[in-house]
Amino acid sequence: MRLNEGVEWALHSCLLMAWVGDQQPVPTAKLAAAFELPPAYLNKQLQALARAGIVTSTPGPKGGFQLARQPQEITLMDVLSAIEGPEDAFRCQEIRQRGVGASASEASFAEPCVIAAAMRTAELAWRRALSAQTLADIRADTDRSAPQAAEMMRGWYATH
Amino acid sequence: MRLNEGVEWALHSCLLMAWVGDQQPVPTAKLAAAFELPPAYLNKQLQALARAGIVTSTPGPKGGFQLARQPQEITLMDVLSAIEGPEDAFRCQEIRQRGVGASASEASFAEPCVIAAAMRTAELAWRRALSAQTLADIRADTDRSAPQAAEMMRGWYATH
DNA sequence: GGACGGCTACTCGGATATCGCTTGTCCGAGTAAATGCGG
DNA sequence: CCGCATTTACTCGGACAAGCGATATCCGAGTAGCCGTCC
Repeated sequence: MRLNEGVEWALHSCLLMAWVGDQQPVPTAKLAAAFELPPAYLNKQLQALARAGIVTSTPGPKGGFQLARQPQEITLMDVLSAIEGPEDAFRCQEIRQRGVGASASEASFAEPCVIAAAMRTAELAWRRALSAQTLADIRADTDRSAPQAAEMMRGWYATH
Repeated sequence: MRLNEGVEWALHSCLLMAWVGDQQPVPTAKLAAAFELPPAYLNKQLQALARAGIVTSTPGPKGGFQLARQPQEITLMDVLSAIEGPEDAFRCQEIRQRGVGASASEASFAEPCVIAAAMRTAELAWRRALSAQTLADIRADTDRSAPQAAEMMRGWYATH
């Protein structure tokens, strides 16, 4: 199991947009240059964020992407769901109903698969932890552990 | 992000081995027949469980796999780690140090990446939830929600 | 000088290739049981 | 009838392909600003 690296790209991009502010859209080219990422592929990830309503896109010169909501209204879960899709990591294939179980009555499987339920419990814990953290939290933590980072990024952004 | 389906196979296989008991090894062929799975590929997953020390393998006739520990000593995390590998789902590529950050001093990155830390927090919640559930719990839950399942499986196993 | 029309350059957006990992299969090494033979 | 050597069949184990999704790239559609021209 491995998350798409687009998740990391999207999170850093959102943080950069939060730093720059929502007065102006940030084009894909600048986001890609800021982290040395392939611009076209990063654009693909940002499109996913736009489809999910996390960012808004404006075409044409001076266009780009900007956060659609306030940072405290954007959770890590939102971003992750936008990039990875809404489905669970563990997908029960109901193999209990195959083979030996194929001859059992349909009522035997009225209760959900216990294994799937257990995996879902863990996944809910993961999702809850992700939903509990917002982009504003990330920003605040960064200001605490690396106070110069935001200013450096803003300075670079203004001069390029 | 999607877990290998081998995870589901391995969990059901472990549950079956717990039902049958550790008096006798269960060959891959029977496990595969029980759930209509491709035998050779299932064998590959069981090998991973053996490497992780979750099951022991005995070759030759009457050979197969059996649980290496008591069910209450086998957590879902153990099985998942054996199949999926021990690495985190989110792998920080330190893209903060690329592009704009490349010119920053090395001391700027003494603190771990905040985004990676946030993702790790969520992942730890997931792992904790998985480690809290053992194969014995799964078995007990199944006895509660589908009491006939274990007996049906044992009956089928004895006659095939 | 001001306003309008056309042009240019820059943006997103989706269609299109390439790569790596998951999935799937195969055959060989080893072992325990079964079997046949000799005592 | 009993014990032993041989054969046999069955198991795991790792090496070898195929399929599919993630990764990466390219080109077209659309728009905002700019420039030249006309009034």
